[in-house]
Amino acid sequence: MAARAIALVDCNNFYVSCERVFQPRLEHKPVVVLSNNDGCVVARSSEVKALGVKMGIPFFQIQDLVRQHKIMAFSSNYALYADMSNRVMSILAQFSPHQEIYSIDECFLDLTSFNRLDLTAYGQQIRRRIHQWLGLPVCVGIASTKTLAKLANHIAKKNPDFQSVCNLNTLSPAKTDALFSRIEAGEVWGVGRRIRERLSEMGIHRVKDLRDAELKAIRSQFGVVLERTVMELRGTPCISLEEIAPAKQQIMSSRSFGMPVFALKDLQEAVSSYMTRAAEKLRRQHSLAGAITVYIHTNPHKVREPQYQKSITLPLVESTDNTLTLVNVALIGLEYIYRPGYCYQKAGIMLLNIIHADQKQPDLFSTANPQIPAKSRDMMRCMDHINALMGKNTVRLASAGIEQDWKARTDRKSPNYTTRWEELAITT
DNA sequence: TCTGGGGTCCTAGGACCC
DNA sequence: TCTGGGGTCCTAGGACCC
Repeated sequence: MAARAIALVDCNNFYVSCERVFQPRLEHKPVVVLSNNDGCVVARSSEVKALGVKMGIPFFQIQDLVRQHKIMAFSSNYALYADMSNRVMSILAQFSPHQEIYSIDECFLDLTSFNRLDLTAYGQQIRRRIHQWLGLPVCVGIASTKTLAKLANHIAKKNPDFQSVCNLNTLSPAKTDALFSRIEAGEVWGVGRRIRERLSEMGIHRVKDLRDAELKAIRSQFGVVLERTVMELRGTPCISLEEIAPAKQQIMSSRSFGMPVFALKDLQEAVSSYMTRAAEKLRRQHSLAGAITVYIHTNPHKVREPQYQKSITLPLVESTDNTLTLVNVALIGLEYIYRPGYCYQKAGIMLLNIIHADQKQPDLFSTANPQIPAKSRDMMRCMDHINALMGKNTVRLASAGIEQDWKARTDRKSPNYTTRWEELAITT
């Protein structure tokens, strides 16, 4: 019987590595990439990790380290990362017909049908090709379940002697046990901070402890999810490969502001432009939304300032994907929850009750001209087309504003090397 | 004094992930 | 001065039904 073989390919320090591809001077230097608004550290080079900088730490809290070690910091360049990610994924698709794109920098491949090959060598081939064609470093973990493949990838990253590829299927039980007794249970996919703490109280500290734990106790203490994780650690597949991404059940769009916002007008612009983005995503997956949520809040970290947070959910008479309708409803909701006098830090919207466009229930009592929906559908299609062709926001609603003073800061963003002609990388 | 049993649906909240 | 954004799944509890 052919053993199941699942590979997890994960790019190392993905955002940092993308920056380095186009700025080789960043190689071997401490580099971080920041979250929206340059708020938190979301990607760290190995040099920065070695300095003890934690994932997600507010950037202003590490200013001393930044100066001391000349850490170079970049705003997130999502256009660049998304484009590089697409390239990675299409290269990986050449290595297996069964691919699950798990996140922007991670991908599962089912290699079971290649089992007659030396899969460790195959993993090396994958790694070399991504590096040669794109300049990005990746690690490969191979095992019989997705949870074990994630763990194998972790092992490949942490142990240089594996040379970036770890195939658990070929290791002896003794070797596996030795590795699993060194790794913290919290490293396992599905074990977060809370569960790690509770496991620790039960005397379960390492991956090996978790794998060998009493299944019934895990089920009763933590539920079916962690039980599945333990099964997967034992090599019993419980989580299947999702080759086709299911349509999103909810779509959110929100941003913190780059400056203090007091006026309703600024909030209206922000909500309008967030809703525009969300509606584009909605149409891309051929869905309709049946309800929306709008929320606004002040900065919860500024405890001395008056705080206000409010959200409202509004059902729609008819499910829709029309930007104009969605924006109008969102603005009604916003006006309802807005209170003057507060310093707002963030606004956001959500699309809910999402259904496929084929499942639409028309409004029984609608008296509207049946021609109108068809016309506005054409208009949306036209808008999407122009914006895809000519660049984002070429055509947009006036309610999203022109100046957009509230927009997030991105002072440290690198050029869009791969997606704008004017910003193409030039070598001299 | 004594107060059924079983089922569905919805929502809120908690946990996790990258 | 400065603290991200976008998702999923599961469970418990309440409302409601017969």
